[in-house]
Amino acid sequence: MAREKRATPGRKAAKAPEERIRARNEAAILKAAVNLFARKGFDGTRIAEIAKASKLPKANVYYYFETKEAIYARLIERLLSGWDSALEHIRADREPREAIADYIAAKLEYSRKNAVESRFFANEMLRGGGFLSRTQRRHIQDVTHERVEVVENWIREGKLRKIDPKHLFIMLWASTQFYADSAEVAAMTLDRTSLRRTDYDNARDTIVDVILGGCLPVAGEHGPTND
Amino acid sequence: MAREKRATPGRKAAKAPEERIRARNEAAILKAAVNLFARKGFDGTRIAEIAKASKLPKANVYYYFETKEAIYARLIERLLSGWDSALEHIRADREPREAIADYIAAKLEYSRKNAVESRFFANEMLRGGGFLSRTQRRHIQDVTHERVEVVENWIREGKLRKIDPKHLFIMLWASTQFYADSAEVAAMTLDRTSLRRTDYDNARDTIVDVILGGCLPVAGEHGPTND
DNA sequence: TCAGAAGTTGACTTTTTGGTCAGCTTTTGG
DNA sequence: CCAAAAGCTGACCAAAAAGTCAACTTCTGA
Repeated sequence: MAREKRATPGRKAAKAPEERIRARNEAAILKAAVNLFARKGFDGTRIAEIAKASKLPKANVYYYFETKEAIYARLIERLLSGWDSALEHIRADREPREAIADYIAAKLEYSRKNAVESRFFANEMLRGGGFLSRTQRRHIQDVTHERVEVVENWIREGKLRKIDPKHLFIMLWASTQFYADSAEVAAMTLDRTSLRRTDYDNARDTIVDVILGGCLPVAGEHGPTND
Repeated sequence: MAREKRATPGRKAAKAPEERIRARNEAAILKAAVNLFARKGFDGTRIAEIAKASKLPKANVYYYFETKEAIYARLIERLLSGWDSALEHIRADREPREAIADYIAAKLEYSRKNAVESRFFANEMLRGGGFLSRTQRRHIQDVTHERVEVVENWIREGKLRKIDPKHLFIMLWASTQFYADSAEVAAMTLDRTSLRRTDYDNARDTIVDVILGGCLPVAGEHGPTND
């Protein structure tokens, strides 16, 4: 899709980098692949399927990628570079209430817009995460630790109740990813055939409500003032 | 394994139903299969692998099961019969505090003891749940609805804050299943190579703490008195 | 004891899959 | 304009997978 005409009709027609054939076809292959990997996992996905889904002959897929592993590895790499983006909200200079609420909203929005990538990652986890390199594992750990410390600080400052930050993060990941990874169960629960925007909004409100209610100190107010 | 001698050396040697050859071999096949399906999904699992893992010749696997689908379907069926067991804790005649705490503990214990089954189910969800029959979907919906009503009643009675029960259940499922389905991420987060019992205990305490803190009314106390 | 039922299995066929390749067409830079 | 580089692909192959089967052994009830 989005086959645009050359923007510069001049003599040289310098094309944008993304318009180059290689970039375009690799993108098509990766897009098709992430969909299939997300559904069927690494072992269950056939190269021929990827070829068909990306509307390229199988041999052409091999022209761009050495092996199936190479495709998978590229996707893992791409995914991990965005792993921490939502976590940016958890910053020491912010108020936990807003920071956590923003994090939940961002993660849920990611689940909504990038359900495929989320499922792809979930599938890799089900496989045992064997495709993650030592470096990539460390990356996840480092980024997590960094934010765990922020939460620990909030607790020390009395801005949060004394709660194990690591398990709290797990709760947040799990609750937000569920709407992508197990969208069918979520939809069944909500009596839908598929999730709608309002479902995500309600999910966000509920998660924020419960998490903040369970984390913020028991002083005066405990949540948003709207009923 | 577990090749036992006949218990009754008498003339008739009436054997227990489970000792019958068919039962034993089917069990071996299903056990091997659920492990493989959990890791590699339906499409990624080879019959030969199942045969090897169950220490039977491939032809013997085909003797007991028509197709791979048949094995998978049997496992789905078996799994769903235990789907609601943890939900039994959510009963109208109980106090929400204990009921929810018990539910979380039970679900987490299931994740710990039956991680394989949990992953198998997660894999089926990633596939889109296409293997679930209409009846099975309805079963999930019905059971859920039943318990949603209990929670709604608690809310009406003022025993719980006004929170969307469906999304609450999703939070509970997600948070507890994560420790089975994404055990590797959980372990990474907790700086472990694999999860230990104490990790599950801490998970339970944290989840119970946060969920109850976020759900119970804001009156006097808000959680367990132990610090 | 013994005939039929149940269980076992190596070897086989067919189908699918990952991967290759030679020769073709298109694009590109000068 | 043109040669080289990049891109394309039908046809092919070897390996692996699914699935079959006939001959065999073991079990069971009468």
